[in-house]
Amino acid sequence: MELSKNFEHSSAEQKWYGHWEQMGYFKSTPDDREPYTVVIPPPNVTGVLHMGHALNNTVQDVLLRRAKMQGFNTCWVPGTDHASIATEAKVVAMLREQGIDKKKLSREEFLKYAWEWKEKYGGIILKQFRRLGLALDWDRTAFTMDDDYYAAVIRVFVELYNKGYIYRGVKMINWDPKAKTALSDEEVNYKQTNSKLYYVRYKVDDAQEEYVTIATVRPETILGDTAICVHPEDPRYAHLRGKYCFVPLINRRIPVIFDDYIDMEFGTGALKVTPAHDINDYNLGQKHRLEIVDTLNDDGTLSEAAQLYVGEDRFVVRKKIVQDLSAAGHLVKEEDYQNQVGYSERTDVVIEPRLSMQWWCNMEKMAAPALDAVLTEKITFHPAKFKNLYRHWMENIKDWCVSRQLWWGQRIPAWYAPDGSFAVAEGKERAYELLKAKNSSLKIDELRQDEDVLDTWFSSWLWPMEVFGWNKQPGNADLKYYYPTSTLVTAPEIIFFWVARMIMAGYEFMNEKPFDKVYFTGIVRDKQGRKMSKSLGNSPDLLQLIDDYGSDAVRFSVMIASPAGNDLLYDDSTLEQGRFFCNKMWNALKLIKSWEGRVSYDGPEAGGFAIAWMQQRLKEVSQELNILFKDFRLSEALKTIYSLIWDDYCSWFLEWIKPAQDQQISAAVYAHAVDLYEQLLQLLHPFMPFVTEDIYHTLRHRAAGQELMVRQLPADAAPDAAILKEGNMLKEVITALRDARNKNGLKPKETISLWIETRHQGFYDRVETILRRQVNAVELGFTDAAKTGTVAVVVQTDKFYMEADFASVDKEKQKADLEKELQYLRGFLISVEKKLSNEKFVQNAKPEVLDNERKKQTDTEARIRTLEESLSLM
RNA sequence: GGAAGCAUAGCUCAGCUGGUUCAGAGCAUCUGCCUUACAAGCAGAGGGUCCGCGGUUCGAAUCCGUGUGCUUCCA
Repeated sequence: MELSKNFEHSSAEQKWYGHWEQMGYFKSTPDDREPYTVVIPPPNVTGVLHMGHALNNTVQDVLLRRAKMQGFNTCWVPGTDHASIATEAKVVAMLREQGIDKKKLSREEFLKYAWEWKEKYGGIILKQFRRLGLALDWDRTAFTMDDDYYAAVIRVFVELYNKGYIYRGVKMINWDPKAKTALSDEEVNYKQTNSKLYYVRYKVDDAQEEYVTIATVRPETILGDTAICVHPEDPRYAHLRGKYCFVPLINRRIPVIFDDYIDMEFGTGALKVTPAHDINDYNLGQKHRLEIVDTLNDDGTLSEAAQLYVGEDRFVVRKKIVQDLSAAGHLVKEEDYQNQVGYSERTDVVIEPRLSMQWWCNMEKMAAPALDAVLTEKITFHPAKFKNLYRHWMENIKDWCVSRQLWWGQRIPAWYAPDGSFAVAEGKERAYELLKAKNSSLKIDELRQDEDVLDTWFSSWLWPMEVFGWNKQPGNADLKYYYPTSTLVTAPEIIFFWVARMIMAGYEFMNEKPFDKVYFTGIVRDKQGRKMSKSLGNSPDLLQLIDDYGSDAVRFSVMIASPAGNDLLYDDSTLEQGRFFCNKMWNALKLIKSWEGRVSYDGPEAGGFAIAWMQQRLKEVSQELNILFKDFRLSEALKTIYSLIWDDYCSWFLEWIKPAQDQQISAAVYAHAVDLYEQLLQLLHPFMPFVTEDIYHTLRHRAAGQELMVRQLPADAAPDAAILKEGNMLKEVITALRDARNKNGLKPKETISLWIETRHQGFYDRVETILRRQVNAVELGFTDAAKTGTVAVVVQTDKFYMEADFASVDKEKQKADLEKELQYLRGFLISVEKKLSNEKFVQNAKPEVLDNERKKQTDTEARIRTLEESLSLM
């Protein structure tokens, strides 16, 4: 079979993903094995694949595929969340394009459109996940609005209500005027913003022409002012006790109140109080029983209560009112000012603090076991630094605003009677029973259900239990087997949105943690260090990258640059590195395949040393990998495998066993070369599944069922340190001799004769073939004394004399190099001796450290002697 | 305002419990090679006051304090 010049990723990707799926390798059902379970952080149903998904899901795939090779029954559950705000916005926009106004639709009609939209576009991201090669159990695909999931959310709401955790109340909330809904505190992003501080004077209600000047960044809220507040100990305002002022432009008469909440240093020391539009003002208002004038509509325009600018947008009004205040002589001055302004996480418009009747969930009781689980490491965080952040949030947890003024989502199961009383229950009939007990004349048709839906996170916090059917069939076999799940992989940004709440829900409803470990990935940034985001448009098109570079290269790229928990700077060069790596492996395959027809069963056995060494390297690396995986040091694990394949296997091993031109290769050596390559491919497979599977099958014909993906890793075995040491020595000798050839102007094709002065002749006898080929020596012999007219090279305590047709031999340079090294070694020896003669060191250092120092001493002494001898003979 | 993290080669970053055969990788640079798998490659090389200062220790890139610079989170 003729192999293509390079690895062709697109055909391999299609072929193998389909094959794995067809073989049922992604599926999981409970059995006798230990489970390894992962639930995907459900992407937004409106989402498209971006860099963050690629990183996050590749990590999960790597963990899962490795666990599968270690004998676990692996189960990875895919799915999406319904993303109420984002989806509703998409559907509204789609309707607008079709000329349909949402306001003219009934709830049912709207939901019909929303479901149509979801069926049509909601699976896009899951299809894209397939391109990444993710080993997801597609049969288990879940959605947070599935019927049973919906029921679970309602059940949880009712249970928490009955426990007294959920309540209804008017509070200051974060209002998104674009989405026209309340948001939780977590959905607000504060950004440093350049604003202006306006100084506005209010006339005091007095015979004299007296004014009080306040400073504000939001002059448009003046129309809702219901007091002026000053500090009780401020001498500037002491005389205003009991007085009133007039709000400019509308002349509302408002009291001057005194409260030590005021910072006398800020602005003028006088504060305008707008209880309807600022949380602190609201608190002041409650304390001083102030009137509340709500001057804003839900879309951010001014309401009738404002009297002026009614129906105009808040930011338009800000400009207008400044002009009008100025014209009326009330604007004293304006200053540049930087402040933090809250923006909506979803729509990126400025959040409006607003008093509103909402549903709240008190989190304190649920937080206690969830905090304890992390602090006592029943659940471990990787990296552990996120424990602090988690603790801080959990210890200061606030009530969660769970209602949203939308249609797309789980509708709040509360029913209202005409008199305003209400009942929370899992259905209208049950609510009716509850209400009827208090009001026997009530008719069921008079009940009206709450119009609002629940926060999407109020459904996704049930994800690890509900994807296994917690609600439908409590304690079912799947739930028992797969829960708690093994590892959750997610971004640190959603530690509060999701991770913390899942832990709380797990303990509250399952009385058990949702997962053993949480691995936090880094944040993906662009070359300038900016976070990749839709608004910046700096995220590359993932599907295009996969088309161009291949899925394996993309996976390589995100994994190699992603040390545990640190940010990932996206860079094309790692993408290329990944693609080059695929080709390197493909070429190694081609080389091996080219030997297939040259196998000899009766030739002399050569290559024994190379095979023994490579086998030990494999064992050594396998042990290292176990530690790296245990600590989630995945980028290091990948680097280690990369180097094992490229450097050890391709650059050294294959060269060492390569038959000379037109020579045959022994059957045993060939078999070992194939065997070793298969094992290397297996180690790499979790990171780069397509190229490894493809090469694995090209290397040797395999029946269906013999895929690399399901091959089991062998048990760990300790490597033979002596062979590894010999291998290192051989590499060191080859490199030193090549360096000497280079430095003395010898071309690769020019041959040398080599004499070795050593006490380990047996070693060189065993590796003679390799050594001669690698340094292009036609003759190799041993000697007891320096050879004149040669170039001398010292490696450890062995000396090498190279004879060749050198263009020019720079004796002085050689001498200088040797002397430089000698000097370094003498200094090194002194530092080692100093340590060993230090009593405290000898007493305190661990035995192995001490042994190591002693070994360093003898090795260095021997090497110094060797170098000195060489120098003296030059 | 409160808290956390980071600072190592020209660039982007590794370096786990302190121990100079551990200062490393990729990219970039330089030299030599179209060597019969691979020029998307091969063989080599150069390059760092491990941010400044102080401390702990027999010993510090690693631990502690402090200064500077940058980043993030919370209010």
